[in-house]
Amino acid sequence: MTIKDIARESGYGAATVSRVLNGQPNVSEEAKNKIMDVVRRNNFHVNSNARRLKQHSSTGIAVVVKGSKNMLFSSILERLQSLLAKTGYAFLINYVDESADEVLEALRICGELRPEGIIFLGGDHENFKRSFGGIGVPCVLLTSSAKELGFPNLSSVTTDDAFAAECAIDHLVSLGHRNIGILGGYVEKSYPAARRYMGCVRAFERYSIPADRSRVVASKFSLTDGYSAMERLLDKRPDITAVFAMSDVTAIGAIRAIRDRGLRVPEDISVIGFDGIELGSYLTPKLTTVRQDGEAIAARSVSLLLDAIRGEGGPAHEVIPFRFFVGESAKPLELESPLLSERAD
Amino acid sequence: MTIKDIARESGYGAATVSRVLNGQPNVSEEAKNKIMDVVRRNNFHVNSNARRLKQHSSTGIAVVVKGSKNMLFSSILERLQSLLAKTGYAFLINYVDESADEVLEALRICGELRPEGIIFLGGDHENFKRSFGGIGVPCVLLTSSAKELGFPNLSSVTTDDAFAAECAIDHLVSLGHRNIGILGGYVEKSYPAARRYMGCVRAFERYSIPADRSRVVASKFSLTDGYSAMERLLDKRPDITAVFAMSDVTAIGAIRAIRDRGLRVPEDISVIGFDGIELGSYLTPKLTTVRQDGEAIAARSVSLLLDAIRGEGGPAHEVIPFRFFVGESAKPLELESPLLSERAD
DNA sequence: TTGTACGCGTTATCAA
DNA sequence: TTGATAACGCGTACAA
Repeated sequence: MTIKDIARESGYGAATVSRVLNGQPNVSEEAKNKIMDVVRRNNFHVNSNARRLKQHSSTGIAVVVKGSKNMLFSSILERLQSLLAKTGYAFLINYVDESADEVLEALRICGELRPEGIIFLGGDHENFKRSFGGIGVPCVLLTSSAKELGFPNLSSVTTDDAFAAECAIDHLVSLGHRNIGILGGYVEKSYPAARRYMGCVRAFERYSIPADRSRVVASKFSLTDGYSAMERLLDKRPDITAVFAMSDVTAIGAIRAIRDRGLRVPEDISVIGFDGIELGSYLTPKLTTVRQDGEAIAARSVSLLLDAIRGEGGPAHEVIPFRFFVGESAKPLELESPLLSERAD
Repeated sequence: MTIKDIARESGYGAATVSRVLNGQPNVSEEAKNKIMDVVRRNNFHVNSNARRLKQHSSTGIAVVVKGSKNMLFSSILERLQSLLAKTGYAFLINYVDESADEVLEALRICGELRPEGIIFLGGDHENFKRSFGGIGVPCVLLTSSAKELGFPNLSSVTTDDAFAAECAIDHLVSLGHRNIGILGGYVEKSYPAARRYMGCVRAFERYSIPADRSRVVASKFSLTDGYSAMERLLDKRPDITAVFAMSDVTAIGAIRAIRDRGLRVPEDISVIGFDGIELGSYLTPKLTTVRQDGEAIAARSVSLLLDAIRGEGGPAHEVIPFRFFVGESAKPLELESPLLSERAD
């Protein structure tokens, strides 16, 4: 069943049928009625492959998600979906491994599926520098600023990672901690990890705490990687009294590792996370964390992308405010803790 | 950039390029190498719209996810994605609200995008009965058996929900509990919820425990709904000593509610979940739960769907084995607990 | 082993 | 207001 069949059966030409189906002007009411009648009778739908082939695009927006274990990404993804559903765009999700090249993947998607725009959920600046030039459609990068990259078709929406991390360290220091471990992403590769680390260093400098790389362990953002990163940290620096984890899932993995060593959170080690996933406040202790505003990030991203697709406005780089959430997983350092003296033996 | 460009640049004809790109025989090694060289240099990808137009196939495989808060779904989804990525199918995810009609949504998707097959992650039998007849492509329903529905193009992959729930109750009873609450899905609407409830009733009957609806509270599968369901349960039946939650996220929400009432898990109230999400064993106490084998469910679903798309074999209804995971969130009932007598006052 | 040429179903252009 | 026709990029008989 094609447009030609409809044409024959309705007594009109294929072009007129096409015009009717696309709601174009210059069609008589009579033609419209007759044709729609035949269309409905045959339960006909246009072949979207042919349509897209002709129109050099699809009606879809592709989303490339880097690292699928990150619960913040899940919630942003869900929000994006519901926002885009209203616009009538199809929604093509592609997960890539945290160590994969998301821009090459996007290039493949562009070649194959011809989306009208792409949203990157996480991304590595190196990959963008290397290959983003080959992408022609409007894109938005989330959780990592693309300002310095300077591509005309790449916007970004981020949290102020450096400042947020600084707040986290401030909080720990204000509780009396100076021996602070950092569980992070890969600073050399991940922009947000680098920014968050920079914020930590800035805070350390203000308090004259040596920014000692032996207290930093890099890991992917997942429960299991958080767990093993914390194990390594405890091996390297058993003297730490507090940990800043660069994602909530990392923090949750870390808390399990701390407990499996027979230590308590927050009595022996305070933990601060980053992201502010819903789950955090269901845990005991409630996770102290930096709350990124996932809803606003999703909303602004969609707005920027749709504007760009419509050709309105150039690339923009927005920073969404965060909030520091004080839970129960970080508490004042007790200098005379019996456990501390034990461990000093 | 089309195969004609590649043909010109490599000195071969378009047909040969096409043959190389599709791994067909009757191409010289030399041609293969030269052509692939040009392809890689130009980062060329075939236009899937044109390919599919020609091959009379369509856009890919659609996935309709019912209720996005369910972490088991997230992990199955991720697994599906990576399995389907290898097959070269595009992957179209659509989330619908837990109260929406997923079959109507699928009908819309069929008309617009012409997927070759659909995977339903969760689904309501009523909706299938009402409208599934309009769907022509092969489908697989996950986590809910479609056997009784009897559609020729609808397979299903499930866990034995009734038996699994029975095991959970068995475990609680073996720990001495008889006053057991149930936090469930909507038994009238959700097939798995109904099956799990049936398993509970069956176990109750074996132990001559009255299957009392006052100890059952229905809720969606999410943290916040688990929380409020548990609150209602505690209001209605403050005498319960154990709870079986029909999903892990529900259980996690419930645990928070229990603690916010000043009670302890598992000392005052034992909790068993359902699903076996990775997170469960990172919590304290580790969640006792029924582990559904998400990986196997995803793998079998893809296999059944691809077979059906190839026209091999009729609808199948598979049951994937589960495992009961004994964590720390359910413990033996202490009859002489001081708290119990307190509450008996 | 390779190339030419046609058709897949649609939309856009132009002429009627 | 309509219809004939030429693309869109690919796969594949068929011919070479």
